[in-house]
Amino acid sequence: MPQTPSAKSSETVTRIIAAAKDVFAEEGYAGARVDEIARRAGVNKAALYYHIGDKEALYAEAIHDVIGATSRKIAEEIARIADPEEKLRTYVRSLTETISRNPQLPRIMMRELASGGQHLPEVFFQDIALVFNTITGIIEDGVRSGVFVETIPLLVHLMTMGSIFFSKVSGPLIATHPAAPETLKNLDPKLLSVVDAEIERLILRSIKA
Amino acid sequence: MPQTPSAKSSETVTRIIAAAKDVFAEEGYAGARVDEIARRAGVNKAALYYHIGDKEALYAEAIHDVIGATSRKIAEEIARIADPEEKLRTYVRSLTETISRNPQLPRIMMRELASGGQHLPEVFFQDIALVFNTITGIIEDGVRSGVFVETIPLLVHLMTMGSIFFSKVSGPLIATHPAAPETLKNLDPKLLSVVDAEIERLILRSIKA
DNA sequence: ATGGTTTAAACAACCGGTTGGATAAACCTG
DNA sequence: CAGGTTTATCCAACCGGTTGTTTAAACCAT
Repeated sequence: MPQTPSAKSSETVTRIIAAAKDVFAEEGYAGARVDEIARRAGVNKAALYYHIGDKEALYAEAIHDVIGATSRKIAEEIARIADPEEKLRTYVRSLTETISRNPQLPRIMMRELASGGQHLPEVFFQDIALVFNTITGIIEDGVRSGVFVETIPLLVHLMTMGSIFFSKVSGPLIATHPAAPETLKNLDPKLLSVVDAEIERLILRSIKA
Repeated sequence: MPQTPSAKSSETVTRIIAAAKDVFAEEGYAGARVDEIARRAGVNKAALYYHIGDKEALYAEAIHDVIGATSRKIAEEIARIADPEEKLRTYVRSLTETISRNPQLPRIMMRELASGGQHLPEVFFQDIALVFNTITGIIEDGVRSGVFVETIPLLVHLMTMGSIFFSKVSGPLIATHPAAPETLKNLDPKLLSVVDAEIERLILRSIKA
């Protein structure tokens, strides 16, 4: 069955970006090989350059795809709720759920934070600012209505992101890395499934009046 | 005045490792260039290979230098304290202080976490396990004596590390990155100076009974 | 056949690692 | 101590493989 050129091409683009997300998450910007991305996408390298452009453009596409929708979705889910405490719960849950569906997100973002954002496209900061403004609003609301203690909103955001990212990324490392000692390996595997709920609880406890 | 060969060489080695720490923190393992490290250390690349070995050995040295003493120092400082709450405070403060003196630590570690520990030498896991066992002991003590709520020690550790690392690494990024929007740039600069204390407060609040 | 798409092949820059000395201090040995 | 020899350190130049990017030709549906 023949495909229309545009449909075929857009499906190719999708495959390329999906492969790019994986490889960039695994290897980082410098470590990622354009050949490998093309190979995983099942396209010739020149086709990749034809559709997307150079490595930097490819990276921008991957980042936008990973982070773009996420922040809007979080802001949108929170807007439907009134109670500050429930808003904060939703914010944390929204983050954990999004990351579970996009496991490349923490890996790419942590590397970018570490590198000082060397390769970050501008749109990234708009996405981040949206989420940051959302959490700031939640906390300011909660402080006004007396359910949250006074604190630094940015720090709560960083603490939440840090907790989630670290837990998402450390679990696999501890479990799979050959050099990890037994003390770290013999952790109850069931822990990982309740970690998200526990993060939510701890974050809330930390700022609840 | 002539130097003894060993003194001269060890000073060169020190300079090489110092340069390696900086470059690896800035660029990551794959992004770091051995030529650049040699250039910053003021030595020829062949001298670097003569003293240290290949890129991997150089990375192992840098990581060991950054993380090695740290974990022992933390465990040691905590051992001198009896009260669980004060122990936890010391643990957090010890971490923030160490990182302030070793700004390469969070950047290198975050990248390693993101990459699944691809280049980590075995000694790294021993260091981490030491710190992890320490914090686990603190929390179990606190739970037994009723000052802390029941929780997942590993998660508290990850939350603490995540908060500190993210705050240390995000501040500079937001302040300096040209693409960062004004909403993020116009943060009260005084915030950054009190962030460490606020992290300590929030972490403690999150698990205090 | 025209234009969007794919490809194999080539290219040029880059980069980790090596080679074969050079330099000078340290160490012999008479 | 003098002169040769070893040893530690450092270097300029080079090598070979890798990698991002381009080229030009082929493909293929309309």
